[in-house]
Amino acid sequence: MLSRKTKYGLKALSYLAKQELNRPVQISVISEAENISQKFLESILLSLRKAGYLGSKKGKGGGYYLLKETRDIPIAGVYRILEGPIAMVPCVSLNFYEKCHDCPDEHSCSVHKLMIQVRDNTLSILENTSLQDFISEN
Amino acid sequence: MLSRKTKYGLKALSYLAKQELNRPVQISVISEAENISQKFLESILLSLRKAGYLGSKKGKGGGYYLLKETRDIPIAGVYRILEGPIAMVPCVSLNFYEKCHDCPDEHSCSVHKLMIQVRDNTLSILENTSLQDFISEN
DNA sequence: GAATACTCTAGTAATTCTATAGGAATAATA
DNA sequence: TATTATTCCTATAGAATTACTAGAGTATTC
Repeated sequence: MLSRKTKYGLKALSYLAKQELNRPVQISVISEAENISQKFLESILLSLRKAGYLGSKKGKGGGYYLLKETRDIPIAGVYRILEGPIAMVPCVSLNFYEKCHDCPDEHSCSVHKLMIQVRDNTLSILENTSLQDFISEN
Repeated sequence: MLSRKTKYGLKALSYLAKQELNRPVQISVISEAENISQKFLESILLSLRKAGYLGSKKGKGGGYYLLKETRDIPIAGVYRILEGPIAMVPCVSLNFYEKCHDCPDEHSCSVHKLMIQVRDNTLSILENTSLQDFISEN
C-alpha cells in the first residue's frame, strides 16, 4: 500500500499542475484544499524540491511551483523519491538493489522470478504515466 | 515492498509444491531449507492453513501439505492472506475497500484514477500466475 | 522593519513488522 | 500407558517505520 506521504505528494503535485499560471502556491493553500496536515506537507514538498521537481520562493507571495512541464514528469520518479523502491523485493530493484539476507542464490529463488515480472509491469505504467495524464479528465 | 512474512510464505509454498509426494513436511525442515525462523514460519503456515491453502497433520510424522493442485493456486490469493490488499490505496481495493479519510470525493481524486490502472495491471499478473508457474524452471 | 512564507533539525506518538516464549493438544510408537 | 514428535494457540516484546508536531531560523516583499 502507498504511504500517506506519497499519496499527499502526488495530490500536491497534481494541485500545482492544475494551476493556470505557474505562480507560487503557498503550502497552507494546498494543505487546506487537499486535507493534508500543513507541517507534514511542508516536509514532503521540501523533499520534492530537493529532488528537483519543485521550485520555491520565500517571503510574501512565495510558495511552491513546478519546475518542469507536466508531460516531463513521469510518476515513477516521484514514487521513488517519496515511497522508495518500486520493486517488491530489494533483490529485484533496479535503483535500490540489495541482496536478500535469506537467499544463498538469487537465480534459484522462486520469488525472485515472479517479482521481476511484477516490477516490469508496474514500472511500465509508472514510467509511461506523466503528471499530465494524471490530471487530465477521464 | 513485500513483507518478509509474504516472502517466506511464498517460499514455503513453493517448497511444498516441489515435493514429489504430497506427504506432510515438518516446519523445521522447511525453515532450515529456506533460512526462515522456525517460530515465525509456524505462524505463517498456520494462517495459510486457516485460509484453506494447506492441510496439516499433528504428532509424529506430521507436518504441512498442499490441499490443492499447484495449478489451482493463484498467487493473488496468497498475497491477500499474508500481505493484505493488492491495491495501492484502500479506495481502489476490490477486497478491502475503504474510503480515504482525506478525500471528500473519490471521483475527483487524481490519485484514484492512476491507482486503478496500477491495480488492474498487478492483479492480472498475480491472478494469472499460479504456484505451478512459480516453481517451473525459467 | 514588520509581516509573510519557506527551511531545517529534532522529537514523538502510533502502528506495523518480525519475530519469540511457552505450554496445550494430538498422534505415533514402543 | 509412557514417551516422543509435532502442530496449535495465545500472548508479548523489541525494532523499525510512519505520520506527524514543535519551534527556531532564514529569506523576501512591501
